[in-house]
Amino acid sequence: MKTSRDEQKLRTRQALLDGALRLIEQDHTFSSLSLREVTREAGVVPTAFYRHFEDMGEMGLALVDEAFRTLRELMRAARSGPVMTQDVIRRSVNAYVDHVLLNRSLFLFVARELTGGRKKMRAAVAAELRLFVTELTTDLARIPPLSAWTTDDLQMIAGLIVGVMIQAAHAIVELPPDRPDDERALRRATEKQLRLIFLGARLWRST
Amino acid sequence: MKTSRDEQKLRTRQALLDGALRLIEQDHTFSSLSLREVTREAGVVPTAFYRHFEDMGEMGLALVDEAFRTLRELMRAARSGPVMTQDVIRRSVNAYVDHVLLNRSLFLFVARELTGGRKKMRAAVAAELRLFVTELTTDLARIPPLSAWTTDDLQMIAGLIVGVMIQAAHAIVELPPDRPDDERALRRATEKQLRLIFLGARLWRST
DNA sequence: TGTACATCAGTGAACGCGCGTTCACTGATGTAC
DNA sequence: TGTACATCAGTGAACGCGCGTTCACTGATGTAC
Repeated sequence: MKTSRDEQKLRTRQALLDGALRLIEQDHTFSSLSLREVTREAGVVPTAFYRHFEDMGEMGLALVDEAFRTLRELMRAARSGPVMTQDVIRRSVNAYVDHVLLNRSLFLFVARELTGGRKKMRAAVAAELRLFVTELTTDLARIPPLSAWTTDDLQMIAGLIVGVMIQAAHAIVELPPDRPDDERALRRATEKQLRLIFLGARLWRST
Repeated sequence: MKTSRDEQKLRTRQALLDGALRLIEQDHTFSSLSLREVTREAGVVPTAFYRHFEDMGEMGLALVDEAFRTLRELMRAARSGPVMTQDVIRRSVNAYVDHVLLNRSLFLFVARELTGGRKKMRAAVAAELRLFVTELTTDLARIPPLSAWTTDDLQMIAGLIVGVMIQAAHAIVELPPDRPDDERALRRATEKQLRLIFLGARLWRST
């Protein structure tokens, strides 16, 4: 067969990525992870690493890809779903919080690398986020009361919304486990913040 | 005299802190800094470090203290200044951006440790920020239209404002040097985001 | 004021350790005929 | 289908390096009398 060896290779690659994420969940920063720690966690010999990545930097970029791929899937699903209803903000916040909780270690990784990584990693995460703001700007331009705004102002509000999402993601991954009240409070507060932003948008006069 | 030796000790201590900040400005994360790098940069022998800090963790906490001390001074000055005028948001944003630029390395440090540091460091930064949100909540409660709000809602809006400030600080320290246009755009966007939040607050019905 | 002693900030040698990377290797999987 | 050869994912030994920390030290500053 053609795939058996390739499949095995992919499985080892994923074991390395998963090993790194498992270590990140144990209060390690990706940047402070050693190649040897990762291979140890993945159950392979240190030199096997080089069959999959040139160095830890390249592995980090692979993790950035993986993280934003899952996030884009969520957004695509949201966009193709039913049109805006009255509860759109509450539903979106809940879907987002669920998603972050489900992919906790990936968001831990992204949250830390956005500010704490090396220049290359920060740049990769920042680029993905900028793409995200751009997409959101386009989406917002389709909402009737906002369609008359300048691009500048649309980007301003998109940045504000993404900021709330990042802040929420950070709070979610730092949530202590088994504190459902804290989680509920966080969902409510995030929902309120977004509602307040859209209220402000109603009074805004774009110039 | 009583102070000469003590003064020298304080000077060395400050040299260590300054050395660490200088390294942080050269794209190092504090958490990835080695004790030997810091002492080398400060011009002392590695073992001299122990005369001032138990370990790098304790030094990190000292830097957190220093960062928030300067920020509290700024806020105290703002509070004791003239009462709210029409341009209060623009003035506050400008004062804040100036302050962050003036203390660039300290804010670089805080921005990175907030998410990227070890548990103890993140906790220290988070505690300072929570204190900050509390103070801001009190300040906001004094503004007539907001004084009727629930504490919960006041905290929600305070959190939103602090979020914008953190996001702005992150953007400021990442600004490439000698790009006055980018800096001006950032000031304007931050000002607009805050204005939009206060517009939203006008329509908000606290329940 | 002068002397004898105490303090302690900073030194320099030494240690054991985990690191990233190199290299030649092995043996199972895949390919050509 | 069977055989002979090629590929290459993962191995294991070895290396030189910077690390945090220990220890006994030095000599200038500070204190007691």
